[in-house]
Amino acid sequence: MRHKKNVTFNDIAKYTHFSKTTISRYFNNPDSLTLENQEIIAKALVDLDYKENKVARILANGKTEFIGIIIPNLFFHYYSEMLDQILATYETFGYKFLVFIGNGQEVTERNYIKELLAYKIEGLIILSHTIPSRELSELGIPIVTIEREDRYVCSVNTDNYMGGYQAASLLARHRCDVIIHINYIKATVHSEIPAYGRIEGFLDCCKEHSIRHEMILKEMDDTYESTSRYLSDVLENIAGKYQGLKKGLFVSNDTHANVLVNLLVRRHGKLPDDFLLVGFDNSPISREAVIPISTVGQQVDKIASEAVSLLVEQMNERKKRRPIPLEAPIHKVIPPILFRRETTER
Amino acid sequence: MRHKKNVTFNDIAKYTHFSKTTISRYFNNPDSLTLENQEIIAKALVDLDYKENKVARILANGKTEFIGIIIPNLFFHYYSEMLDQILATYETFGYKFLVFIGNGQEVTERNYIKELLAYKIEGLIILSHTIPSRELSELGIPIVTIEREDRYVCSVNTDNYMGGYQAASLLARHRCDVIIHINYIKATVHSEIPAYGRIEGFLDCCKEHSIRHEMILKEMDDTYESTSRYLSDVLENIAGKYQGLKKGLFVSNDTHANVLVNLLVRRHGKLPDDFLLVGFDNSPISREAVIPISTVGQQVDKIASEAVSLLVEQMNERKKRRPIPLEAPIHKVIPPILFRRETTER
DNA sequence: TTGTACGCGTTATCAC
DNA sequence: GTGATAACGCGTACAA
Repeated sequence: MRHKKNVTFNDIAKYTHFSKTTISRYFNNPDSLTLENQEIIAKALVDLDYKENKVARILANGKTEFIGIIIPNLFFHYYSEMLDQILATYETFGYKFLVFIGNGQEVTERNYIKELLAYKIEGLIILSHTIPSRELSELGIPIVTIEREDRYVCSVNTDNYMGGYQAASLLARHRCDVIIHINYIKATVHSEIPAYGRIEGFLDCCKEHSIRHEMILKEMDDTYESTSRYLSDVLENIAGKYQGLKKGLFVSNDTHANVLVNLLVRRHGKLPDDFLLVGFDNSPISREAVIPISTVGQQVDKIASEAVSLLVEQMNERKKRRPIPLEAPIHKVIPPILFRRETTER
Repeated sequence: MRHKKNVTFNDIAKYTHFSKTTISRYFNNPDSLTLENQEIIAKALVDLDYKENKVARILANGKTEFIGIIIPNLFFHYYSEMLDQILATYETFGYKFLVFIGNGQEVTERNYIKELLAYKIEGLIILSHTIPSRELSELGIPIVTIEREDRYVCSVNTDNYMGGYQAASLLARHRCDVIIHINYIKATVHSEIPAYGRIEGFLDCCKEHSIRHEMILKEMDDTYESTSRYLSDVLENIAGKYQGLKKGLFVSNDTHANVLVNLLVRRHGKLPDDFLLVGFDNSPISREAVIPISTVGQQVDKIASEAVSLLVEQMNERKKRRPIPLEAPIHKVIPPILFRRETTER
């Protein structure tokens, strides 16, 4: 970068006998040049093999076109699909993305934010749960969160309540005698988190239709093996407790739903008729399971594009001469989609 | 950014009665200041709430600490896990990542590269298959590719040959009468692509040990449903053709292997004893399948860290006063790991 | 329509 | 150990 000095506006200016300003205008406001001169410059760019330098441009006009992202991981399909969809908005808005994987520790995630701010990102999308929204709101840049605590910042979330309600209602329509919601609750999960709505929706549906139901809430650790063992016990209990009854299970994610399907199929060679299942997320496993699993799907593409456009609106507002800041954070809610597959439709 | 003018070295300089130069030194070479003065400046930073501006720093010294990534998608778990591991190297090397999802079209991917170059990335990691390595090599920046055609650039790949060999050999050790490799070949796939090694490894193992074998190669389109239908036919054929024989199937990816397992389990209530299966990738589905699937796993974490450190080496070399460019591209190969699960061990 | 002069916030090169 | 000054490459009043 020091040795091979790049071609600059100055070089082009000399080559074409224009001024730097005119070259700059060629890029930012070409119509202000005569067609003739546009062509002269265009030719010079080719001749000199000019490559634009957006860093210099940033320093001059303050617009990085950077958006920062902090996302917990990419192992969960939900997150990687979301990131995929967010990055795809480059085609629409032209913003570039600086991505960090949050590790759940406040100190390091705060550092990521500091680094992002040092690079003058114009906006920030947060999926990580670590930093409280209160603190995020004080960063002084537009922020949108997705599926996390969002009291003080803008957000886009799935309508989890509707999801829970739909799941319960589907199981009820299939005349289950009892419907059971299996959810994992981490210590940090409480009503502030959008996913909590699934529980409320489930419960409300049960109550409104007077359906016999049970909630099985337990904090699970993250290893697949221990989860499997736990769910095996749960299944044993349910089978014993509700013998002879038609049981509808609403499981808070597809991976766990799949574990249950596998346990049942391995024991009975097929999915027993007295077990219905609904998962959550419409992740690939729900479709690829030995018995394809009914599930409540999040509209990840919509959530992603809503999130970015919500952010872009705020970023544009800030560029105006007299920006009007939001009075209160905007919270967008995207309805889920129910996928009916074999675990309920037989 | 225009309104709220940020605190700069100039402000700090005035506040502390030092020069800009000294402030700069405080950040880049603090030992050259007296401890006393360091503290004075440190205090000023807090008092003025200084936030560093790396954009200005880039313009001045040319070091962006940006690495560009172009990756085909994040729907395949392999890619999202790889991206996760690559991004995680921030902790080790401090490089920031600008990520683009390649859409398979040369024009747009070329545009992504142009954009990345405009932001003065110091290196580029390519997982997308679109742009020929020849063209990449002419970009004038360090490049590392992962699992793609790599003749003219550095790369890190799994030892696909070993993977194919191991899979065949595992099936052979289990005394299969015939082993069958099911692979999907896109029009573009040929011996230039690392994954082709799986086929060679499989074939060599079969030949060396005189094992009866068959290759089923077919270009498949990407929808899960059509793939399932195709694999169902394949299974039918195999079952008929090799009736009474112990059949070992080596499937080129876990998703397809899982389809086969599901078909077999749904038909027979369990995995028949005359069918053994090995998949590829050690993706979650292989562990979460109704019958956990033996598979050849890629060491994604190692590939990712090797890729970044290979890149970092080249980037560091370029920063020297007299950089010695590589004579020939370096190709690193990471051995796979065989996971034995129920589809072979019963 | 085009040009001049300066600013953006930092680092590098000399001096002292 | 510290300071003055010139880059770095582009944008933008303001002037012509």
